[in-house]
Amino acid sequence: MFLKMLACITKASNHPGKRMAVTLKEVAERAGVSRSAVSRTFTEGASVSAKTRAKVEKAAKALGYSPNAIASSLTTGRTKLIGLVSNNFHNPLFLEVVDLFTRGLQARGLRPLLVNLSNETDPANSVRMLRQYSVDGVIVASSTLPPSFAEAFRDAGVPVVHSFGRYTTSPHVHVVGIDNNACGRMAAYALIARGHKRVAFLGGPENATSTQDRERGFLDALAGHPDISVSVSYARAYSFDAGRAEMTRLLQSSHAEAYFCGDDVLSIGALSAIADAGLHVPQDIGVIGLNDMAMARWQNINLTTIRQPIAEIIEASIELVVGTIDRPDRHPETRLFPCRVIERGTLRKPEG
Amino acid sequence: MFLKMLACITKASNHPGKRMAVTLKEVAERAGVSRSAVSRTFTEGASVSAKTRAKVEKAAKALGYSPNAIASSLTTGRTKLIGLVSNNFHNPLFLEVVDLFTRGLQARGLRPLLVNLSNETDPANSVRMLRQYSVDGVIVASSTLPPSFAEAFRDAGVPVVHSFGRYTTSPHVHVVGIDNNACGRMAAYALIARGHKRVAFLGGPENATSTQDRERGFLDALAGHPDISVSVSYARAYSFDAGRAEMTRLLQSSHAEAYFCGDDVLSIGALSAIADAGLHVPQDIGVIGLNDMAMARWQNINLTTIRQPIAEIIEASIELVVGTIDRPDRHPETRLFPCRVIERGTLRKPEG
DNA sequence: ATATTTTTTGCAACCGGTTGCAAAAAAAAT
DNA sequence: ATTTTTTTTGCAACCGGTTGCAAAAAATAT
Repeated sequence: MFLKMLACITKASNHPGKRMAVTLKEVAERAGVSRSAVSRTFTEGASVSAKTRAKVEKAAKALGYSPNAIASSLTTGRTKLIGLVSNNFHNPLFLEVVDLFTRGLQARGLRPLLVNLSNETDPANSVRMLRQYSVDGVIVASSTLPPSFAEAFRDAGVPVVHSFGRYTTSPHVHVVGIDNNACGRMAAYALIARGHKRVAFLGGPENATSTQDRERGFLDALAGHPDISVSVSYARAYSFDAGRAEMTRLLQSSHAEAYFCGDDVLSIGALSAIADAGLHVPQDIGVIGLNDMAMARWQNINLTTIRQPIAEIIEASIELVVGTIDRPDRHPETRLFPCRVIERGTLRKPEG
Repeated sequence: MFLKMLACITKASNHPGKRMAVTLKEVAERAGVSRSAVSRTFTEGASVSAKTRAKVEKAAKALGYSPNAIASSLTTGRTKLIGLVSNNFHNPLFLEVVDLFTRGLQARGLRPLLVNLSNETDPANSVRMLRQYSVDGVIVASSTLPPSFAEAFRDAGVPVVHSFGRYTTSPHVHVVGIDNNACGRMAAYALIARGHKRVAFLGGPENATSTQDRERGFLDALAGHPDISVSVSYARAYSFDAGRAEMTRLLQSSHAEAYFCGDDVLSIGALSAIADAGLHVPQDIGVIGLNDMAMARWQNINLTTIRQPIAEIIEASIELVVGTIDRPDRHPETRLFPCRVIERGTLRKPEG
């Protein structure tokens, strides 16, 4: 009895090393049943008697069998693969995003197939590639790509959601994110509340939708305050270096009292320029960022910023993409999550 | 003529939206050739006459066909999928790692299937999952997991390389990374050269192989210097908070003159604790990190650190994994890349 | 022109699974 | 014990491709 168990274990642990890929057929033969029976044993909710299931499971265990997801996808039409497409691989926030996406997808039995766009903005290659792999759905995670990028997937018949994307009134694809416009306004109000009279927007790249929208909102909110002067400039990327470079440039002429920066990493670059110029934050210059990435609360940074609820955004994105897989004709939806100012040390206290 | 073109375009652009997945068969029928002919047209180096190739390509274009990689993998035995497994999703360095891996793999026509281990240390689930997807190979990117983790893949017959893994004299899997031991010694020499007499290692988690090895090297190098006192402590993770917490604790008693921190992010946490204690770097305390992640050279951090050449490590890892896919019996190799000290502002100049 | 060699082509089997269907077995009803 | 109903089972076709093989076609040699 003990010997038998031992033999069994030995055999089992030998097998995988030697022989690649145990197949359904081998299990069927060993268990003395049809291939269908084996298939059914491993298919949720299929009809198998307890007796055959036992035989099959025993044989499968002995052989170290686990069903080939690729092969089964051929008939079921589901690969459980989700394309995760982004061009954001240099922003620390994106690491948090990847972490949450992978965990969220895994929790639902889905696998992320990662696509790094680098600087590519044409969706054609990604679409072709992800269709070749028959992904069940695609998540485009980018605050810079235009809606047309995600739409290319929809046009190819692939369920898609654009996370961190631009809100449009008549969306053609699901969009989950924040109202960048509203965030711009929120930043403006924050600066107004602090009595700043010369404020500025230090944006990301001018062609990033998020920068465009945040600027719009910022300016709109300030339009009703003619006593406040506003200026606008752009960093060449959402990056530390770009933020630092732009702020360094700004400090050479007469600068504003407070800056709304396009995002956190830009803010941190700006802060470093400010420190190097011998100015103090928030006394001499105020800075408010956007994102609230993990690093923003590091004590040596301590950035006042607008929090974007990325965990919720990502949850909703996943939910929406799986929803669309189940019902491909589902109407495109826009889900925007509210943001809020996180008070830290780079903006002085509101007046009064 | 123009009308014909137009009609053609319209048809083509209509198709993808409506109908999922154009198949080989449909192309074959439209082109009036056998399915084999179509298959061969899309297979590198297969025998097709110019005439049929033209017919097939025309039909394929019209239908918007592109071959199904999943289906073909069934017969070719190659999915071109590479599992990228890690537990490192909170270290900013890892974003750079993911960026380089995805780009490197994509450049070779391979697709990264990302697996986030979170805190899981048992390889069983990852192995099963990645085998179900028939990945061609696996890259385990972790400086904390033991060799046995990657070995589980090899035991399952999956080509694997452990990037950033521990060096062993008789490796059972490919290991690419750095000599952590040597790095520990390098750090020690750097501190010795600066004339520090009380030095310390502020490690990462005690069970991380990288921390164990760096400590070993550090202590070994200092063993020959009885005039220098050494102490050792551990942060509970490779994270800002952990580094800060541990340094805060250390500063409560009499602290060392210079610290070799387990990695950069730990160093940054430590630096923030030092700053908050009103001490100055490098005058009052010196810090040297390890990794040289992008952030280390930010001017507001300006960390003296030991550079780990991650681009080379990743290139080599990819090369090794594809090499093993081609020759599965390839002997396990260890490739260690040299590191070097990057002088910045957190360690005073060497003496003399 | 015919014979020989080379290239191209389609047939059919296969990769590793799933699934509709009808027959067989088991369970429930009579 | 027989009939009816329900469950389980295997057959065979299929998913979307690839590939060995032999026949057909084209190219080259005689």
